[in-house]
Amino acid sequence: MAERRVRVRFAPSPTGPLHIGGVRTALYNYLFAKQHGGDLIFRIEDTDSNRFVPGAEDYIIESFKWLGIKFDEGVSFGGDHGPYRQSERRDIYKKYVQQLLDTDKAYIAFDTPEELDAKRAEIANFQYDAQTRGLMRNSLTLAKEEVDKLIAEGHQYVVRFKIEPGRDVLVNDIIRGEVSINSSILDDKVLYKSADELPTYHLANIVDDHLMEVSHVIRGEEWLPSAPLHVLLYEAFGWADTMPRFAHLPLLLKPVGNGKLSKRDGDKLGFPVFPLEWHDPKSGEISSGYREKGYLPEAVVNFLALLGWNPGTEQEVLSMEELIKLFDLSKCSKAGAKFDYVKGIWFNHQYLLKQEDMDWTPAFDKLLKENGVDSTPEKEAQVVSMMKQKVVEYTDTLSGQTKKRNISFVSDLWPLTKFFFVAPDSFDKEDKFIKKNWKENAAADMSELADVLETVTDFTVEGMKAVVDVWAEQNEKKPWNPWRVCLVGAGQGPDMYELAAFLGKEETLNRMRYAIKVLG
RNA sequence: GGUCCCUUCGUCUAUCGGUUAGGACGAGAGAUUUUCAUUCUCUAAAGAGGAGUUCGACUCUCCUAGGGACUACCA
Repeated sequence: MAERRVRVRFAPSPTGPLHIGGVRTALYNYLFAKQHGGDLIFRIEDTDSNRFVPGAEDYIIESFKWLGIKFDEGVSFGGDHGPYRQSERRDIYKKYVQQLLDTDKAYIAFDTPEELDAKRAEIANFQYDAQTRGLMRNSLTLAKEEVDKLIAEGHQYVVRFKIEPGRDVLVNDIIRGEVSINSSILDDKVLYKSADELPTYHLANIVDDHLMEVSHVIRGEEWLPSAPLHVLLYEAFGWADTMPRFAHLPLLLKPVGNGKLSKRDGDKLGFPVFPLEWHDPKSGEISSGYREKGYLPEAVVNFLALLGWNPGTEQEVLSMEELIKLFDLSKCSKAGAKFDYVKGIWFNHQYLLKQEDMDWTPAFDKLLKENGVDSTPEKEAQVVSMMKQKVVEYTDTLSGQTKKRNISFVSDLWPLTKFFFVAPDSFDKEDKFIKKNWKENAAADMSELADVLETVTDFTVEGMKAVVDVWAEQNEKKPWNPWRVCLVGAGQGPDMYELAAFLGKEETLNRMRYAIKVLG
């Protein structure tokens, strides 16, 4: 077959926020398209009018914008294969449904949902197919006049695909190889419903993919069972020679327990399952998002890309450009991948450390505001004014000495840095560090050190060093850990001289005297 | 129940008949460090089970077991 332009699509249903599994599917489509210099299409599959959720479409678009996954055409992106919203393609589908009807590949069925339920209750494992369609009310069993009459009288009907039984249908899948299913186990799927004049997924999908010249269908494994139906549909339309190639991706599974990853697991286990925070318009329920949790889009992309695929090398930190270069559908794994969100945190850590020039000030500023308020209004005012003075300076300090810490999120900074802004006001005597370093003579030593510091006029690292190091050596003191107890209240923080210089003479001495008083 | 897909360390995975079965996350230990952390080093950890095919199987075939998906006038 001649080389076709690569055209792939991501076609979500706007029934809610975009699931992280959907994000990965879209990502793989994007990587594949870009690698081949092809197009990525964004199509909205809103053929179920009952499940429409306002805001979902915008949410999905914004998610991809954040993630850096760019579409070439589709809803909100333009293009000359539109419209890209299925609800706006009614007339197109009608035409093709009629074609199937005219060629005897489909038929009209009048059975109501209630009648179908009754049949299902009556016959075990009932399926609307070659075996049973003769028992039902459809254009195959009813006289033509009767059918016309029912339609004229306004009875609702559906169009069903007439599947010929006893045929092995082959699906050639890039990831799974050849999959064979016998057509006898397929049912006569509903292709179109007169009630809302809209097709169902299967029909709309095939018609759109054909008309939009889609070359590869890359989607989740949940579609594999219906792939034979789709193959049959291409054949029925006479489009078999331009049928897209299929690739069914393995599913994302729950990190613990069994089953595929679902909305619920996320917030239960403490990780988001959505790219962006989602406010459900009906229930008002809020689901957390990667963006709001402090993940960097690059990290999310990298993490997701490696869940079900890897380049076969030992490199794991990969930029979008590298992913595009290396991605290979045939190297995708076949088995579902447990969603190991702990590794996602590690990826964020990696990217956070890589952001040499990233301006952390806004995020950190927000963090301080969130955490700055805890006790009295006086203290609050003090902290706020201190933050204002220090925040810029602190950011510099940050890149110099604190950045290479075990930080996976900007929000991790707070517990690691609060002592820059807030003096310890209580000391946990059971704390391992305090217990070990605040011995009987600590108060006396600190008091002595405070006196020494009092004499320092040049309160800089060098200025203090010149005086304190001499004092420590002459008196055989090792004041650093007790000093740390005074200034930090825990076993953390930068070099003591740097910390003291940052805090300034007054604050340093205040904290020391306070600790001496409280700890004794 | 039926149909299809899948099965290597706890997790993500490499290996496309011949390897001491490799890497990463996580875990543990050690070194470095005035603290915490960083960094570095090291350790434990796997081919579901059973039959074949083959000189040789993690890799191919079959069976069993387990997991997953689908089974709507939803996508």
